[in-house]
Amino acid sequence: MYQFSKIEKKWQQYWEEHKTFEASNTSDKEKFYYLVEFPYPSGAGLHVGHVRSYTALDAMARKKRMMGYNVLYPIGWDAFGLPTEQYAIKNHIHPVEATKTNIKVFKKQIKDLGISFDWSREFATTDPDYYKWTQWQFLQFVKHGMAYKAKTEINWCPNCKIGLANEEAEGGVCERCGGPVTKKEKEQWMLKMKSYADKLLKGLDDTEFQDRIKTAQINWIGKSEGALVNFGLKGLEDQLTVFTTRCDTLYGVTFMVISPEHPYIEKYKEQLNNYDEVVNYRIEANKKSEIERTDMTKEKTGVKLDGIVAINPVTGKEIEIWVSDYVLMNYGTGAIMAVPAHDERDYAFAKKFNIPIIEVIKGGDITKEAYTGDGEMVNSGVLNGMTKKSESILKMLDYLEEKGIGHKQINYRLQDWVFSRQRFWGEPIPMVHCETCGWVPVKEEDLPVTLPDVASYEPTDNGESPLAKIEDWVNTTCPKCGNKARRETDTMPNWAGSSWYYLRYMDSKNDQAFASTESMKYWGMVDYYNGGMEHATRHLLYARFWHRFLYDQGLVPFPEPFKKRVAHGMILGANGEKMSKSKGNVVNPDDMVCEYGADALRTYEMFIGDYTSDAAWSENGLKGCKRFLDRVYRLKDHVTEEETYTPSLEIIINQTIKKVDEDLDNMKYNTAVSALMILLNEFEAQEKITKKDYHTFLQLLNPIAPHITEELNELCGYKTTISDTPWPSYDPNKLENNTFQLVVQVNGKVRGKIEVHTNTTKEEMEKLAFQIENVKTFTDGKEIVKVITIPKKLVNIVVK
RNA sequence: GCGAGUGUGGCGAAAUUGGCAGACGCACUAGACUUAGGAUCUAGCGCCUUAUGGCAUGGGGGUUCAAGUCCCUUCACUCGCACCA
Repeated sequence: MYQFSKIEKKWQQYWEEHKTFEASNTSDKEKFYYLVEFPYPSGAGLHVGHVRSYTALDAMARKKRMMGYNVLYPIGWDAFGLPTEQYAIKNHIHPVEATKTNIKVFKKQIKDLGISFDWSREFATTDPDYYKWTQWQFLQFVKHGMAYKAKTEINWCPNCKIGLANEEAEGGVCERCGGPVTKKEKEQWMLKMKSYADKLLKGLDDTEFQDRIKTAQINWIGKSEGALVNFGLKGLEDQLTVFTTRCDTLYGVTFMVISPEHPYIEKYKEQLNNYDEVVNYRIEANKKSEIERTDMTKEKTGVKLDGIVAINPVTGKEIEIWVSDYVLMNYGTGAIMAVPAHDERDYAFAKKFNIPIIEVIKGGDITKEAYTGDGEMVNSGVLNGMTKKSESILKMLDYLEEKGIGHKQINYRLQDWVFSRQRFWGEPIPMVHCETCGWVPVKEEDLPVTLPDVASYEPTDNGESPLAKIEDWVNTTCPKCGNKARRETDTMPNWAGSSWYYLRYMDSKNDQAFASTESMKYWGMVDYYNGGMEHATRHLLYARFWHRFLYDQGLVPFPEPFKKRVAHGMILGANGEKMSKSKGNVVNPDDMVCEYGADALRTYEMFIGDYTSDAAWSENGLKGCKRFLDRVYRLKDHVTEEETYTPSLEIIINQTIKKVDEDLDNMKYNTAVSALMILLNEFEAQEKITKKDYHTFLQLLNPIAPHITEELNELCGYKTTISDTPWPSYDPNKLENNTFQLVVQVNGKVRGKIEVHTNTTKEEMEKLAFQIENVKTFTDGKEIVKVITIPKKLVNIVVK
């Protein structure tokens, strides 16, 4: 047993005093930028999951520094957010205070772990010095026509009369009162993210994200190639345009469906004989929760438009138009052409409402189900006889363009970014509304627009932000004409501050710009960005979009922010379930540090299993790692003063250097720890080991367990700390013993093993193999069919 | 439904990419040292068998001298998206 708490404090203090981990912006060393998602400083304190990812990148960062790199490994706080606001409302504490307290706790917890963060660059998104630049960047979006106001729906609790964040409306139920959540229309700021869909898609080529993350992004962007087709409306000048990926089935269109929110319902109110019925249907659809509306198992519903009829542009036949909530207003054109014979949803709808079904592709049985595969085209005019979907689509596209009925179109699932939140604890949106000038941006020199310092931030009862009630703050003058005006009272979403924080770390004290061009040029892309899988789409896409926009304005010198993105697995409770207070399976890292020490906790979390997979907590496993460190400590009494490797240990030491070196680079921490355990076992089998043996071991273990290794290094009399020594290198000529174990198989089964010299020839190996007694018993009297010999490995004798 | 992934001892997991399955650790068993031990050390530990040996990587089939690894098929679970036209 060693006094880990004293030792750990000592070294943490040493690093702080010596500024060991502060990165320089003017180094001529090669740079490397490691980034972990900055935490939200909640009242719950640090999670053991944080320990896992922070330690993982810490180990890489410490190693890279020893390898001579100038490493940036920063930390900060993503501190705006709902929980703090709710806590503040409940306890009448200003969120600024609550945030300060929480950060203090987090900071201490992280420092206790000995993570090599560069604390000199620390900031919080809630610092006015920081959000000044978030606001400034928002103004750039406004300036370049990338921000606009539009009516969109928010989650609304009719009972509490407040707007709800998605997190407060999970499962379509209000978190406060438990009542059903509905939708309410509200004017909100939007960022034109959709216009960046293609850039975001192509930009992925410049990154090295894990495949599962790339795929998630590609799916989220949801590029789909198809066609816009115009359907005439009988007796009207107008047309109804649809988006389809299957224009080859156009001859099979027997009806059309528009979304309940489609503008034509209002536009052709006069023509509709059943307008009231249609509007009622829309109201009912809006009442439904998200869950209900998107439940695929539910039966299709809909109302036929009475009075408006469409014309199939290729057949000239009249077809019905229906309204149904299975068509979404925010995708495509909000209207579809329905081909019941070859689309499952249209089929279900046609069956329910007895609409004709026309087969245009052979291969299925349209009395039973929609057929979506390839087949011979029938009833399809110009396409008849064709058999391949892809070819008929191309032919139809030509035909449509020729006739002027439609054209090729690419569609994205990605939507514009709803940028307003009806919340107090967020960055104020720096816009002012003036009766005469409309929406006017706050002048850049007047930033930041700070949050008012008041003690009450109860939500309003009409869906507006609590800021709307603070008259002193809301009332201002128009930056353009000087007349009376009102501030925007909505705030930015949490995603805003986290969209560019990695740039701020490069130059966090700059008060002239969000970061200097020189510093951004020096640090460049984040080399390694670690975060949870839950952020693989939204946060990662928002940040990429934000960054790409800044790049397009010449404000940052490189187009993609992150080179590599890796996602850690979750640490689950001992029962294999997600840790939660209600399940009572939460492990507090403080308790573990207190009982076993930071080094043991760090080692255990690295050893727990594959870094990218989830792993269940086991305190016994942690104890095992503590034992490992205790043994490392006790080994110091068996160390001689010799400055060379013990000859018999040279091979295994070189092997271990190689293994740990490669494993740390590839985030295979569990096998790196295991390799060190194997080496320790080998050391313990010796009477004595040399100082050099021990020192190399300590260096290899240092990135994972930095405190104990520095302490032992010092106890051994070394004047230089491990963090200041170069990372050990291995001798490639000393990775192999001069003997190996020859495995002898008969018909693929192991029948004998012998230790032989590595320069044994193939012939000698075979000769030796046949001499083994047990091999003889399996080969005697049998016909030798063939012998397979793999040099330095095995001999397999095939007999009959 | 679509997409991604996982499946190996009692448990967490390894396996140089087709070459000894289960490294390393936990738990467990026996022993040693102890007044004592939740300390430490030694030995054992996939299943069946007294052993030579046989059987084992979710199930079934295939390729191969040789398969956890490659191919086909099937089952189970996890995650993401989800009426996206």
